[in-house]
Amino acid sequence: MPGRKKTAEPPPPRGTYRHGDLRRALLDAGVALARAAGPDAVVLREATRRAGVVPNAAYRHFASREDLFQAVRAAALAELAVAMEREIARIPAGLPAPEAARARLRAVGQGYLKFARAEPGLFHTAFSGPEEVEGDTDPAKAGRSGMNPFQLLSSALDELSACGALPAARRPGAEYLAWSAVHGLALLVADGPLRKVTATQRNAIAERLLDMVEKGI
Amino acid sequence: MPGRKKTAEPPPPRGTYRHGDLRRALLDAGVALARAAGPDAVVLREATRRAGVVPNAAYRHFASREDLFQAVRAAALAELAVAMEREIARIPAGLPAPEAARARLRAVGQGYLKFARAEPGLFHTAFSGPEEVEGDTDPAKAGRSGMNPFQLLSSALDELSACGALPAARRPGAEYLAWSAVHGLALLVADGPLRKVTATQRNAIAERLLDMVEKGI
DNA sequence: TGTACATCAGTGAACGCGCGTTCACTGATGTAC
DNA sequence: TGTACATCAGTGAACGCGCGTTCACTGATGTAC
Repeated sequence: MPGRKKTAEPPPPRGTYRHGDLRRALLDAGVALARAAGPDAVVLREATRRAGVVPNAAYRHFASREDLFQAVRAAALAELAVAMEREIARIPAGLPAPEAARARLRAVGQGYLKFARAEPGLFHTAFSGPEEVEGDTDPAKAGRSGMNPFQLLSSALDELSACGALPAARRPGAEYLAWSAVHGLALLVADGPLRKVTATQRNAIAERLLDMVEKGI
Repeated sequence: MPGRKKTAEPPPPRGTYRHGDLRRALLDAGVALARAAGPDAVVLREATRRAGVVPNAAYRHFASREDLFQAVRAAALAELAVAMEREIARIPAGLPAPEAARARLRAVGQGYLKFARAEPGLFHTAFSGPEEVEGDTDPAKAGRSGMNPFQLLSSALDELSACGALPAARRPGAEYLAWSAVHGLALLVADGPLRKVTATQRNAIAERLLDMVEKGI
């Protein structure tokens, strides 16, 4: 039977005619949809339903479903950045420079992998459609540091290069090597053949992959 | 203006009441749709339109749209396998065993990357939805060698390990390291931020990534 | 070789669905006097 | 402090769209006698 309904709880009846912060409510609903079922689940009508509002009310706050979707996508990227920053924050202080830089690169990768595993729907949403991450400084896509995921990676590599742990000749383009490896594993682990492996095995392979990147970059 | 039509040429009028090989025609149409616009473009009604047949005629040959889709996906995997085999076939004969094994692993990776770049729609179709590639021996997903993409990778690693170029202790799970790196780059190059880089730059980064895998596996 | 009949591939018409989006509206708010 | 009015957030009703899928059918084929 197709078209089975989700029937989340009926929207909380609103006493006021004005909503208060409908834009926020729609965005939150969109994020919740993406979290639960990925980018295709970000459906304008469903977001309005969850906000307890008539479908076309969304057009006071978003120009189109695409506009809402891009806002959701930015939020997903920001959550990813925060997950990466969280791992960085766990690095013990006072490490010698090269160790600190290496630890930071690994933390960036671990944050990425953990996020993909914990939030596959948001992870796919963050990377759905063509990217233009490189020169994008939109703060809506950034973490608490003000950097987006790509910038966090770049700055980890800069640090590695600054302290001599990464030869200068190898620095340009190194983003793409590290990103490729980690992104690939993230997909295998989020949705792919590695999605039901135990946490121990997952950690082991993550460490091994990060070793490969560290050695081979 | 949403809902703009594609209007490919009107379906070739069929003289006969029977189609001849409708299953084949629907599958081919489905593959063409996937090739042009990825997995979501595999639409049952559009496939019947292209085959010059009424929509419900598809149900004589496929149980559902999902059934058709899985057949398309298998075809995409088979095309990928063929692309990988094509690269393997280019390896000069008579190389010493370890060089041959290394060349084979690189060829597997290059075939994968070239296919992702040349056929992004089919590439995404091949890997859409949860995979169970590991023990899958469905010949519809295999290339001319009878191996599917995962098996081609595995056998390249076996060879590498057999000739001593890959320590036995590192052999288990090595698939996932190599696959991650190559799959990640394939996505960056097919659709992602690297999609409009020159062929030269693309080759350079591919070689560099394969170096990383070879060294770090 | 010729005819009756079962098989089953493709037809015709119709469903219900949920989607994004448009239109003219109504009713609460906050500002100008 | 009190009232008229402009603003604009949310409403109500409706569109057209394309989709997957179901039903009872028709007409070509190939087999049994």
